[in-house]
Amino acid sequence: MDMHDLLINSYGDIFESELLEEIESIAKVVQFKEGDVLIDYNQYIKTMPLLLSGAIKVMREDYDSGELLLYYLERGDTCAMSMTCCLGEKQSEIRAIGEVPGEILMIPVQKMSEWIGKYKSWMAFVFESYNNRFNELLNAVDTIAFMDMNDRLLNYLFEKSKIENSNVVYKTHQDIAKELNTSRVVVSRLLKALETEGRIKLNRNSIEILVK
Amino acid sequence: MDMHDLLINSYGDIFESELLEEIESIAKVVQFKEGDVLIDYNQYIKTMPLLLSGAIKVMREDYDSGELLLYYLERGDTCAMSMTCCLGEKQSEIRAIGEVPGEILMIPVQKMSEWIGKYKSWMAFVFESYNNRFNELLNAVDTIAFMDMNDRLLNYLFEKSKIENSNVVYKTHQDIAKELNTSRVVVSRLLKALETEGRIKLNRNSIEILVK
DNA sequence: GTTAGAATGTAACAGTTGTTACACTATCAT
DNA sequence: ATGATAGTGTAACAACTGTTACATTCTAAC
Repeated sequence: MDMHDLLINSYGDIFESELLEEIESIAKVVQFKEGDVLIDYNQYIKTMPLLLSGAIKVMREDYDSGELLLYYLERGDTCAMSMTCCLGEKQSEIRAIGEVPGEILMIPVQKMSEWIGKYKSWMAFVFESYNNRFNELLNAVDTIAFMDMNDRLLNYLFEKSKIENSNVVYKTHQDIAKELNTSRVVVSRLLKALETEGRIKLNRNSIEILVK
Repeated sequence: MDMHDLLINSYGDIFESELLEEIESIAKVVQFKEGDVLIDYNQYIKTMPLLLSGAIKVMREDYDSGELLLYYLERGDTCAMSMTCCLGEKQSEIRAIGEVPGEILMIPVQKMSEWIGKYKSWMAFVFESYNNRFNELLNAVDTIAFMDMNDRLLNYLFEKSKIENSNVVYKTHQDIAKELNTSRVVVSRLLKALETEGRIKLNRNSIEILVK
């Protein structure tokens, strides 16, 4: 699929045609792979990314060691931190890493703010995005504050399954432990119990979800 | 202090004078006490509050029972949820409760969005607010994800001390337990240990912070 | 003063999560 | 085939948090 089709596909319904044309003439398409670090802590960001395909995971890091998955970005999403950084002169508080390979559109800072005054649909999109990210952060809070590790693990598997669009999750126990900020042994223990209950099937490097 | 002075005090530096005049002619001042529920879950919000004085705590509730303090709003702050609700037709995901008595300016929805196109300073304020709330939520995530209960408790005491501008925190163990989503016994136990270490002094209905 | 209720102190125990240690298996490069 | 490495299984234990139960103290209302 070329850029035009991807753009129409993800943003055709929400942006007016002049804006779509302007985006197409200005934005650069960047491909990313799994594991690519798209934004890192303390980084200044000069372009705003619009996700065309694939998925990006947004992580938060502790001051010394821990790390935690906050949420995934998917087609049609953008990163709240980028908007913030573009509008102010702020450093990123999060890390964004490719999870499912895909493509992003990079919008230069000046355009980002210029369009807010120029296109109603762009302004609405920016606010809508802030709102969505805010609510996703609230969800992350709910998860870590109110769920035990078993439910967080299940929740993780379901979320990951959703963005992969598959019942098989290709992750090692160690990977999962890192994203949930726990230890590998704990993950293995809980997964094994879930397998015994018949809810999942464990394989080397992958987990199949049997019952949702 | 009358409304004019309060307004100049908190927002005089960031808003242009025409906007300040317009706010003064349109906004209503509302006094709130400790415990007043200013915004509740699932509520539709039709006015945007600007905090002139006092402090407001923002809480998140679990589907069944738990509750958790996310952050405090202080002078010059506004509520991200209100902005969201005003711009879209969304319901509140949080509860806002008066913590330190004070006053808020209520801005009608229409003005809120009208001003975004009309005043650069207002737009900047709205984005800045979104950004601040987002970062405060990230802080809340850090706290619950990476700190143990003892550090969360200390952190709570310091934050509360800050908004009260006093080393004495007037809260019962039960109050604190509720805001940290834990149990009273746990709070009492940890507080007693902190007292033994000489970091705080316990009294009925209040806690004095000795060492920060 | 008596009494009811709220706030606090504390013990004992249960459940969850984190840590250490080690065994075993699969995979890959040589 | 051999060895190295990564991934997984599991036990034993430690640490932290949550629960139940009950005693004590303080305060306000009568």
